[in-house]
Amino acid sequence: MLTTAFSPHDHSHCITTAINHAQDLCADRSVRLTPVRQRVLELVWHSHQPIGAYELLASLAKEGFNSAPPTVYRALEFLSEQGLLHKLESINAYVGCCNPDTPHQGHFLLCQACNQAQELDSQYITLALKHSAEQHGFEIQSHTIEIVGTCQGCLDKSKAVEYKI
Amino acid sequence: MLTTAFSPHDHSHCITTAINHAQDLCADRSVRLTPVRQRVLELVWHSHQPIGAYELLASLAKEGFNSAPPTVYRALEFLSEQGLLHKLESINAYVGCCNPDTPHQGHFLLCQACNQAQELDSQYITLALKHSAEQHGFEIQSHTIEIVGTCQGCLDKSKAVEYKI
DNA sequence: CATGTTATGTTATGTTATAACAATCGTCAA
DNA sequence: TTGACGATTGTTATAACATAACATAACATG
Repeated sequence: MLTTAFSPHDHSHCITTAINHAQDLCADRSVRLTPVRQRVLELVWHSHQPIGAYELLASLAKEGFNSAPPTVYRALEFLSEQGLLHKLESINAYVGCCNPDTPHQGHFLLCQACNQAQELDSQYITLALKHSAEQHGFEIQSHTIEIVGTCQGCLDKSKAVEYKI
Repeated sequence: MLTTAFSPHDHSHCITTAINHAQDLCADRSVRLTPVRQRVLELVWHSHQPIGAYELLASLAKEGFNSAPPTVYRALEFLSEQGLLHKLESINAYVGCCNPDTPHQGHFLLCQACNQAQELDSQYITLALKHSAEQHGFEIQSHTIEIVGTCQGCLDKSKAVEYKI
């Protein structure tokens, strides 16, 4: 079994790492990780679940940031362009990306029980997509791969309940 | 090369077939393909591109149907439950399903040039998803697989233009 | 320090989708 | 054949998600 977002872990460490990483990466690329942008990234990482734009906006408002929609959408756009987060199209929510150095679009496992998301970057899936596209003479530019279901931890919990009955 | 939505074809034939099929299928299942529901399905099929709920609503309004959003969303929900259409999450639009008999969620190729969609049901992709999910002890319930790019026909056209320069 | 560029503020609106409750239609048994 | 029930549709309102357009401010750099 691999380590995933679904497994228990020290999430504050994830956040710190992600933010430091983002700072370095933005410095390298000479783009500005401004206060709003950094704060949005922190909030996205701080949430254990994919988070929506308006929820982010509410948090920003509480903290004294400007709270009109364009503020958060601009930050999300910037972070997305820099590969620092991904949008989950099927639920209109955003998650931090663990591997922003190499541009990519991930494949996601979404648990409907705990509402957490795990990013994958499966070569099997990538190859299968390529293969299917080639069969149709189709040239791939981007993709949305979101798998909804139940994660290991939630399956274990529901089994535990079952046995106690 | 396979035959696809992208290839030229007699689309009115597609529509007729799809509607007849839907009528039979609803009769078999003892569910009601009411006038609005059938009209929405026809409109979805009539469009050569995935179509949005509010565009459907505008067409219904012109034809004297009730034109409040719940009308079209209810019809879409019904048709979706019966497997007669699919929603494309990444563009909030709907397409008819060619194979509504066996419940499934398709894999889609979306051409950004001609805005057409082609449904696939690739065993490669299905197996790759299963494999990745298993690696994480994840139980799949549903998925969203949408591949954006350029279809064969549009690639050919752009190449033709290139050569003429 | 002026000037262009990038980022943010602000107002308004567009787009997609659902909640909640009332009215109507279809069906089928008494 | 009617009345009772569930399914469907009508209606009003609003929630949830996202962008247009233009004004202002911050910044970097020649």
